[in-house]
This record gives sequence, C-alpha cells and structure tokens, in this order.
Amino acid sequence: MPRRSSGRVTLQHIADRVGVTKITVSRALREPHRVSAALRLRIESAIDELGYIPNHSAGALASGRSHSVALLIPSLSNSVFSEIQRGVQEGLSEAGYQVLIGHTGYSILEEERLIDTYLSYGVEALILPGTRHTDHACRLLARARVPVVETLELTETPLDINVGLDQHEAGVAMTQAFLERGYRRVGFLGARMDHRAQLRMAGWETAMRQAGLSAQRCLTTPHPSSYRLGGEMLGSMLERWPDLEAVFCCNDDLAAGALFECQRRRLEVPGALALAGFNGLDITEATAPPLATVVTPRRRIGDVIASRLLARLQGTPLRPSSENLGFQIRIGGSL
Amino acid sequence: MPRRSSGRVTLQHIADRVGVTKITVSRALREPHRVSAALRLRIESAIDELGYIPNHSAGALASGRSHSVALLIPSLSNSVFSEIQRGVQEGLSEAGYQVLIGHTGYSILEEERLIDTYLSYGVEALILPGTRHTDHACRLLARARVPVVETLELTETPLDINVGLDQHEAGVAMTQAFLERGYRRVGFLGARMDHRAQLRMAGWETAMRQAGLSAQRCLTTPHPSSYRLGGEMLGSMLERWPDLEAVFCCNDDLAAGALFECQRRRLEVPGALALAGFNGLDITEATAPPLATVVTPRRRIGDVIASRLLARLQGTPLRPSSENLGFQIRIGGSL
DNA sequence: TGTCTGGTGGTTACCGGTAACTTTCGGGGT
DNA sequence: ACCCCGAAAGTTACCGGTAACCACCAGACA
Repeated sequence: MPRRSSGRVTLQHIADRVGVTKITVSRALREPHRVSAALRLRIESAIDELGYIPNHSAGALASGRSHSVALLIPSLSNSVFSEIQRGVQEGLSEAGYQVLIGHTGYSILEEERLIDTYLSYGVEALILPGTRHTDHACRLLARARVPVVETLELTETPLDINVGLDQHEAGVAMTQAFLERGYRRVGFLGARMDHRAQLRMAGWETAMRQAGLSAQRCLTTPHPSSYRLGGEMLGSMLERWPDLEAVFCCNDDLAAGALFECQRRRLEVPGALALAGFNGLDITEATAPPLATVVTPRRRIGDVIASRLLARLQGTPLRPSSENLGFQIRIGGSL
Repeated sequence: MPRRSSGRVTLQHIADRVGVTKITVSRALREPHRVSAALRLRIESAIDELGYIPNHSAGALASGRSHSVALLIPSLSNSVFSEIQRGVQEGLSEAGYQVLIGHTGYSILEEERLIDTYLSYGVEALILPGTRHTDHACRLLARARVPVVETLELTETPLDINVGLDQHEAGVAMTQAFLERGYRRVGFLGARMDHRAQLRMAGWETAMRQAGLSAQRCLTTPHPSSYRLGGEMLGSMLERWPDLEAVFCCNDDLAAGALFECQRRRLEVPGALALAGFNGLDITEATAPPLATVVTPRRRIGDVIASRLLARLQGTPLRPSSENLGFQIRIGGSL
C-alpha cells in the first residue's frame, strides 16, 4: 500500500494489471527481446491503457545513467548557437541521449552555476561555449569525471575535447582581406566583448601592426550587440575618425547595423566605406550589398561535437585534444 | 559498503566526516534553521572540502518534487522566444525553479515527444508555444495534472493558463493601417505557415474582404523564414503581380529581406512599395527606413507567465483562463 | 534417462535522498 | 520537585526504478 497515493501510474501498476512482476515490465521497455512476444504485447497494451509515464529520476538513480547531456549556450537568440545545437541534437538524440539546453548569457559565473545544476542532474557530458571558465567550474568538472567539450574557440590546454576554430587567425585573415584590397585606415567595431570578440579584435590588431598600420580606430562596448547598436557605434566612429575607410565588425549583427547606417547617411558601401562582419549568418547574403564576413562552420562543429562525444561516451578513451575546423572568408559585396 | 563504488560523494560521506547522520546534512542544506549554527558550519565546510554535488534524481524521487519547469520553444534562433524565455526564467528561477528548455522546431509531433520526455523528468509545469497540440499530447497533459501554460496565441478553450495576444486581430489591425494610408493592392507574404502565421494571414484576408478588396496577392511557403527567403519571395510576387502597392509580411525577417530586395531593385520604400513585418524585433528599428511592424509584448508575456504559474504552483487553484496582452502597431517609415 | 543450454521470468538488494515520526535534553513555569 | 515544551538530531520506511543473480522449463544431445 503506497504511503502517498500520488495518482501516478508506475511500473507496479502495469505489472499488477498484466500479472507479472515489475522487472518484467521494465525489461519489456528496455530490452524487448528478452520478453516473449505475447507477453510483450499484453504489457504494451496495458501501458497505453493506463497511460504509464516512466519516472526518469527513479531510472537514473537506479542505473546510474541519465541518458542526458548538457549543452550550454551563451545566447538563445543568436543563430550561431542554434546551428551548433542542431548538429549536436541530431547526433546525440539518435543515440538515445536527451540534450538539455542551458543559457549562460555570456557569463562564466552563470556557466558555473549551470555546470553545478546539470551535474546534479547527472548529465553524462557537458558541452561548453568557450575555453574560459571559473576556477570553481574547472574543479567541479575535474571531479565529475564526465566528458567535457569546449567549443567555438581553440585552446592549447583543453580540459578534454575541444572543437572550434582559431578566432584570432580568422580576425587576422579578414583584416588581411581588407588590406589586400588596398584599404589602409581599417577600424574595428566590437560589442559584448566576450572572449571570442577579444580574440577577433586581437587578430585585427596583429594584422594591422604587421602591415605597419595604426590599430587605433577601434570602438568597443560591453553592451550586447544588436543591429541598432551597430548603427549607433558606426556613427560615433565616423565622427571621431572621419577618415575611416573600412570597418571590421566583430559580428554580423553589428555589420548589418553599420550597413543600415551607411544607407541612411547615403554613404556608398564599399565605395565610401567598406564593411565586414563575422559568422556568415543568413543576413550577410541578403543585404544590399551582401556583407563580407568570416563564415564559420557552425553546423559542422555541432556534428563533430556529437561524433567525438559519442565515441567518448561509448568508451573510447581519448586524451585531451583540439580540433580546428577552420573558416572561410567571404567577400560578398561590401569590401 | 556500497555495491558500486561510483566515486561520487554523497550525503552519507559528508555525514560520516562530520559525525552525524545524513538526514542532518540534508536538513542543513534545505532547512538551515533547523540545525544548530555550529554544526551547520562544520557541515558546510565538509561539503566543500569533499566537493559534494547533490543528486537531483534522488531528491526528486524521494520528495516527489523536481523544482523544474519545461519551456518548449519552436525555434532557438528566433528572438521572439528568447525574450519570453528571459521573462519566464527570471521569474521562476527566483522562486527556486530550474527552467528546462525544449526545442520543438515548430512541430506538434516533436512537441508531443518533448511533453512525454519532460513529464518523465517530473517537471512541475509545462509552458507550450501555441494552442494546438496532438490528441495524444492533450491526453498526456490531462493525466499529468500539472499546470500548463499555452502562450503566444489565444484560445477559447484553454487547457489551463493561456497568455498571449490575438494574432488574427493583429493581422487585421496591421492591414487596416495599410488601408488607412491609402494602399489598396496589399499583398501578404508568409513563410513556415505555422498556426500563428495562418492566423495573421487570416486577419489580412478579413480586413481586405471587409474593405471590399481582393485578397489574392498572397504568397506562402512551408519553408522556414529567413532574410534571403523574404527577398526571393518578394521577387516572385512582383513578377506575378506587378501592380503590387504594399506587402504585409508574416514576420520581421521576411519584411527585412523584402526591404533588402527593394533596395537592390532601387524600389523606393514606401514610395514604390510599402512594407510591414510582425513582432517588432530589433532589426525593424535599425533598417533604412525603419520597418512598420506589429510590436508584440514578448518580455511581458514571459513575466506574466512566470507570475501566473507561480501563483498556480503555490496552490492558488484557478480555472482555465485566457489573458490577452495586446499588441501595438508601429508605423516606422516603410508605410 | 540424464545433462546441458538458452529463453523467460522472478527475487533481492540497493541507488541517494526525504517525509514523518520519535528520542533526547535543557530550561521555564508553578 | 514535577511537568511540559521546543529545539536538535536520529530512526525507519519508502520513492520507483534497475543490476545481478537465481529458478524454472522445454528441447537438444549424448
């Protein structure tokens, strides 16, 4: 007799209905071949007659397996992450894993909190955006002995699996594309300034210095980037450096916003001002002119994460490793 | 002696270290006032010395409470949903709930699958996008006796809590804004054509018919909307109906894409063609000219969902109810 | 006929917490 | 001196599954 009559249908209810023990019902669900066909049918019909819903907590507790993986992403509204998510999801859900999505808002403190939460949920792996974490987060991860993927950026010292691209190198390459086309006074416009934005900016600086040019035309803000912000910041830059020839924006949103501002000011792009963004989102191909950008292999990152993780979850022991998936420069028509 | 030496630190380990029983440690964590201050301190230091991470499954199983709520959203890359998420998250996390995000990809079958999954995770409430669900999903929800929020749209027959806006009415209102300004040959451009897009379109039809005008200039596709698609589809519409004066797009992405296409064709907006979108995303204020749009109170929807849900979770019994949070027409400069 | 084997299904204990009830103990009121 | 009370900590049983091992049985085979 149950202490709390929770009203919820359990394995025991199904078992009673069919006249077997609950372990048999459990087997019918998880290892159907181990139960005779006739019995299996009776169990199945009892299950949907009574409306049984398994209790994940009980299963996870008893088996020590949660069949779930946490994917932390900095922003829900940025399609960069949604494409990664799609790849991860597809690969892992086929293998029977549930992907739990967490939202860090670009904060490593929030990331730490989420790592803690998801470890207590018993996730079997964690996928983190970026390679910088709080000390406490690193300690948690080390103790958890759970596969960890760090993504988007690359690091010399991966915690475990690292899949991404070299953001600094991409920043250098895009800047060089400006320089090759004869632009000299190339500015940099950055928002949010998370670690990846910083790396891109550092790439711009490196390339400018190497070419013996000034890397001073640079405007950044900690605010989250948006189209509007791109326009406003471009305005400030033009005021401060009226001789600006080109602007490398740390992402496509800013670049599109900057392009709109140019349209408003009747500044021809790229005639009067050249622009480039970063990521290769849909919008860069749709604007007039299309925006130059660094195309990042987001979908592929998701796929690769899924496949490396599955290998790891299925027992292949790997040493910490870094995988560089590269990028492509697309010139579009704004440069 | 544990059967499986999972390596994981449990309450028992902390208890042994401190010399108390595990229930005391459990209390120190959940009801600190019930444990003496001195002991509490010793327990706390043991906890972070040994790196204890609670086992959520065990807690949920024993207490029958998961402290989590599922929020299903159709698309991760659409900021409409990310703003709702922000409101929900903020309200619920303060009250100690964890918000689990699920991604339906606009499919009610996938929604059904996720409802099943999250019920088995023992969520204490479900927040669903839209008011249409599969029959099986409805049966699951009915049996689960868990608060359910249906959002974005309104319905006459809410399952439980319904918070949103009248999409049809909004479609009518935007169309009337076109008509008031003298536009007559107003077309409709729709993508994805999920239920909300259909309602908006129906609103457009209603308003056109009421004004005695033709509602034939309409182009839709089941493909997901994107900037590029907006441009391409506008191209098709112009080819098919060269006399088009205005286009109401079922969302801002399409409208922006259509605007870009106009720029490419040197079609003045709104001089040669008027445009409007739907949702009031950031981009509508950034383009040149800014886009007319229906501003939906997304953040507020999130906040209201959180507050109604908390009331419900804290025991206030409510009958099924519908709450209309309205919308605003913003004319921008494209109309 | 006896033994072995594989296919089925059952027994038992346990996962790591928590609810509900009980025990212990020191102090205040009368 | 007695009783009562509340605070602090412990006991016990249980949440709903699953792992590991065991029992039974029919047919294959010697």
